[in-house]
Amino acid sequence: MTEIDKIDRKILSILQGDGRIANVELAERIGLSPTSVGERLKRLQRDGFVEGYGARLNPHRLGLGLLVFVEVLLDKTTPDVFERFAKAVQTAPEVLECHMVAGGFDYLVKARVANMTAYRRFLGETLLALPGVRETRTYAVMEEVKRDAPLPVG
Amino acid sequence: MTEIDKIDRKILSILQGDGRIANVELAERIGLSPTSVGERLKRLQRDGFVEGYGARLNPHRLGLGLLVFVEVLLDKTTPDVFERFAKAVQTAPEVLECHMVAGGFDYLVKARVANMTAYRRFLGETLLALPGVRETRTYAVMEEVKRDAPLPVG
DNA sequence: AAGTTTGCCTTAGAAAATAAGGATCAGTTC
DNA sequence: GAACTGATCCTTATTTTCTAAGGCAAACTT
Repeated sequence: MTEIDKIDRKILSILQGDGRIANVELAERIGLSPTSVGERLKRLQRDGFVEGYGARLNPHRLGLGLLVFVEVLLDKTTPDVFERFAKAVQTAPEVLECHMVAGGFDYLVKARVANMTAYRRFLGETLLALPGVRETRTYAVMEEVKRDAPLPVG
Repeated sequence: MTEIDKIDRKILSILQGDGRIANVELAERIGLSPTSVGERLKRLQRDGFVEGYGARLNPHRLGLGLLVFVEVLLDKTTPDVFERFAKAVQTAPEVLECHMVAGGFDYLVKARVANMTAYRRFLGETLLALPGVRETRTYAVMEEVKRDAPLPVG
């Protein structure tokens, strides 16, 4: 149930680039009948290779012009700081990603806001307001060289 | 052509969460006819709010178990290091994102690889092989607290 | 060797997308 | 104020797509 062959990979690859492609056209590109491709896709979804589908929106068009990365250091005196921080991060809509990392700091946060003013508010009212946050280092993105590339499945 | 109302935002929000939702069902949720919603969506795509659609794949299921962030410092002696680095990064399938940042380093790279062995190879053969790379700092992700959250459109 | 599973196919009925045409309303022009 | 224009929405009809059913062949099991 966890095996995956070349055809499956091709399906995933195409679907990653165009999640709304018609099954008929997908089947043509693959070289199988629509039914077969549909069955394969169903299996890929059932087995967790495909977690869902989503529209790719343009953040700048939506007024989210500023992308920032924030390194966060926690005050590890209380035992549940990590859980509380992780939980709070989930509810903040500005936070697109948050990862616990090994290295010089604890969390790396990726967030999108309208501009520096909005970031200033986000930093003060959301990030620094969290209990246990000892230090943050902000890196504002000047140029997005590569954005959300597809996973290498092929 | 760049205005966007509450209904548009709702469409985008739903579509970001489920890019494959049938237009009929989307229309029901919105409270309009399928045709109207279709016309709105077409406009949103034409005006660049929607850049495309994609399947969300599970990286772990695909054998990409290790997520890393790499801070890269460039040797700014030659004038075209930035362009050359940016170009090289585009062709590396392991690199999912790459951003030029303001702050203590030059680029922040997000990459997915199978494991530490694969990362070691990627670092040596791809990143450090690039001309002009002076220093790198690697941060391996231990826990993905929040992953690819939708943009706050609502 | 018979049975089972797997993967593929074709076909037909159900569902959805799309295109055409028309009604209504707000804002604009004469 | 009347007519025009454009935007937004609707219904309807045609085309396309999806989905479910059933069958065939190859591979793997017992």
